[in-house]
Parts: sequence; C-alpha cells; structure tokens
Amino acid sequence: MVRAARAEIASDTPERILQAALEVFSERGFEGARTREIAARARVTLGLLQYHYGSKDRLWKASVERAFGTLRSGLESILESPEPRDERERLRRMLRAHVAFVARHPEFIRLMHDEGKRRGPHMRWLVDRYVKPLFERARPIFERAQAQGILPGGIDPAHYLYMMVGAAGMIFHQAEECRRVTGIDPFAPAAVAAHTRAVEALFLGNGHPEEVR
Amino acid sequence: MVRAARAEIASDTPERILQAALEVFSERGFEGARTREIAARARVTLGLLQYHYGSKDRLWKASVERAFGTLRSGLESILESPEPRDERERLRRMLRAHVAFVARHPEFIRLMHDEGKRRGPHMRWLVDRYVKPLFERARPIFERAQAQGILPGGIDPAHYLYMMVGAAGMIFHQAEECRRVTGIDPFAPAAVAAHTRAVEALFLGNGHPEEVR
DNA sequence: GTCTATATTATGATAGAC
DNA sequence: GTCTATCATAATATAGAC
Repeated sequence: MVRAARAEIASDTPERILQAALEVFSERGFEGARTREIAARARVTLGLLQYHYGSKDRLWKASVERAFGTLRSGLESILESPEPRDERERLRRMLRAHVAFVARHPEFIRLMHDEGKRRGPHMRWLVDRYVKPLFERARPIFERAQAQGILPGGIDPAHYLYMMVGAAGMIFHQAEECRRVTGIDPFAPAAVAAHTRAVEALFLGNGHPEEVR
Repeated sequence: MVRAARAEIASDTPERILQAALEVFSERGFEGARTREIAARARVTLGLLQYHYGSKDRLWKASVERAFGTLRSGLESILESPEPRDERERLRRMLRAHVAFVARHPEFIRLMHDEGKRRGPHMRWLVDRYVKPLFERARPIFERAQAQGILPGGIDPAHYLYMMVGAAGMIFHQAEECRRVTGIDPFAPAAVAAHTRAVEALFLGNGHPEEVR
C-alpha cells in the first residue's frame, strides 16, 4: 500500500527531535534550554516541535520518557542478571553496570541534577517514576552486603546509594571540567576502565595493597 | 566625618544582591536564572543590579568570586591544618572537611554542575581559578595515601578526586530528590554525621567489620 | 544609590500556506 | 508533516527622575 510504504519511509523526525531535546535539556537544564536550539539540532523548524509535542513541557516529558526507558532496560537487566556467585559478586556487578551506564549516558545524570535540586513537578515525576524504583532495587543489595560484612554496617543504604551514584558518575557528567582540570578525557576507553576499577576498589577494597599483602 | 559615617551605615545591598544571585544562579543555572528573581530576593529593583554590576554576566562572576573565596579560606585552611599524625589522618581530615563544606554549601557544587558540563568561558574561568588549584592540593594527599597502602594504588589521583567530590556531595546537592526518594533530610545534623561516617568508611575502611574482626 | 519607566531583543506558541 | 511567517510575552539592558 502506498500509505503503508509512506509510513515506513516516513521520517524518524519525532525520534530525532526527542534525541535533540534530550541533549539540549541535559546540557542547559529545562529553563535554559531553547526550543529553537532543539529544532536546529533536529534539523527541523520550530513549528514542527509544536506540531509533534504541543509544548516545551510535553517535549521534555517525551524525551525523558524515551531516555529513562533505556535506563530501566539497561541498568535493571544487569542488576538482575543471572545468579551471581555471591553477594560480593552481585555488588560488583551493580557497580560495574552503573559506571558503564553513566559513562554511556551522562545526560541522564545531568537531567537529574537539573531537576533534583529543587522541588517541582518535573522532579516528582522523575523520582516517582524512575529513581525511587531503582533505589528499591539497589537497597537490598547494599543491605545484604552490609549484613555479610562486605560493606561497613550501621549505615543507611541511602548513603551508599548516593555515594555510588556520585562516585561513579561525576567524572563523566563533569567531563569537560575534568578534561581541563586533569587533562584526562574520561570517555576514553582506558579512562572508563580505570574509573570502573577505581569504583570497585573503593567499594570492595579489591587490589587494596594492605589486604593483598 | 559625615561621609565615613554614611559609608558605614551604608547598605549591605551589594552583599545582599551577591548572596541572592548565588542562590538563584545555583538553583537555576546561568541561563535559567532570571535577574528579576535575583532582584526580588535581594529586595531591590532590577535597575539596581545594573547599577552595581552592569550585566548578568558580571553579576555571575562577582557572586561566584565571593562564594569561592569562602571555599578557599574554608576548605584549604583545613587541608593545611597543623600536623596530622600521619597520612591516614590527613586523608581523613580532607574527607571530613570536604563533606562538612559541601553540606554547608551545596550551592557551590550546583554551580560547578551547571558550568562544568559544557565548554565555555564560565567553565574555564571557574576551573582555572578555583578547581585546578584545589586539585593540585588534593593530588599529593591521594598520592601519598596510595604510596602508603592506605588507598588502592595504580589509580590516577584524578579518579579519587572525582569519587571523593561525587560521593561526598551528591546527597546534599540533590537534597530535594533525596528527601523524596529516601525520606531522609540530608541536612539534618544526624544525616550529615552519618554521611561523614559513610564517606570515611568508604575511603578508609573504618569500622569495616571484616577488618575489625 | 535607588527607583520607575522604557527600549530592545529573544522566547514559546500560533496561524496558515504548501 | 513540514515550513514560513507572526503574535504575545518576558527577558536583559538602558535612561532618566528623585
């Protein structure tokens, strides 16, 4: 059918707009983002954004929904990956998965930074929909690790969550800053590997000389 | 002298404006910040911002200069505080100082987040003036800690820097998110203390059951 | 130094041609 | 579906009174 054929060729335009929107929203924050810039990056005009998404706000939600959908299937699948040998191994996998994900998608953390520092409907939407469920996944891992002496006990898992996310992510979402401060490009494969090792060492004490010795 | 007396009573207005500016810039980001909101919080009018600082850009610099001036005298003084018993103690002090500072001034990290994720004059200005010198202070502490086996070796100090800043700060600069996700108010004194312990435990293994045992 | 206008520009949103 | 105007508003910046 002509119509079907048409629909198939039919553009990836909405997709491109969503991608561009995510980039700009994460780089500039919601209020700093300019719809004109989003349109330009998607190589469409302003009117078309309105046609497809109606408003800046709905565009934001649509782009985040797409982005965090990836996060769920990306991170959570690894979190639940088949049968780790033990809790230490499970924790290690979560750490690795987290570093890998943040290294590939620093824009997610940037979005959370923009919204998570102040009250507001965007923040609530984001937290209830994505962050809270994710925390509920990570919490028992931290709790069991504490119970088994893999991590220091007597500390609310929330602290571990924020230390993990912060320690794993900052070098990536602050990539430009890092380049200028240290000369390191954190996205270089070697740097990603090094940071993965660093995070593992920090949480699991692996390769810790005084333990190895 | 009348003039002197006048000058003394003379208003803390520029100070109030700077404080309001720092708040709004850190909450909204540079582009998201509205000069009207800054003026309102400082309880002055728009024209007065222009009179005192000329432009939004110069206002940004002035407010950051004031803020990071505090950072230097605040953090650096503790970093250099008199004669720690050993390197472990020196590292512990740096960690504590860092957590304490970020807990009191999450707006600093928020500012860095806004600027540090993209290239630009603000980022360069910030990094060259404040972040780089601070890193040069922290680097030898990490290096010596590694050399003495206090921290895992074979890892560039840059990774430790970003892990420290990220792990120490995130729960505070994402305070609103944290409240909603975990129910914890990270600024409550007990929470600050808990996070300080958590960060120390993470980097120094203190209270680590398997080591204590 | 501080305020009240006002000028100028940029933004999100809309209308209507193709 | 996509574009080219254009609107209404809100932003920064300026001018000038007090």
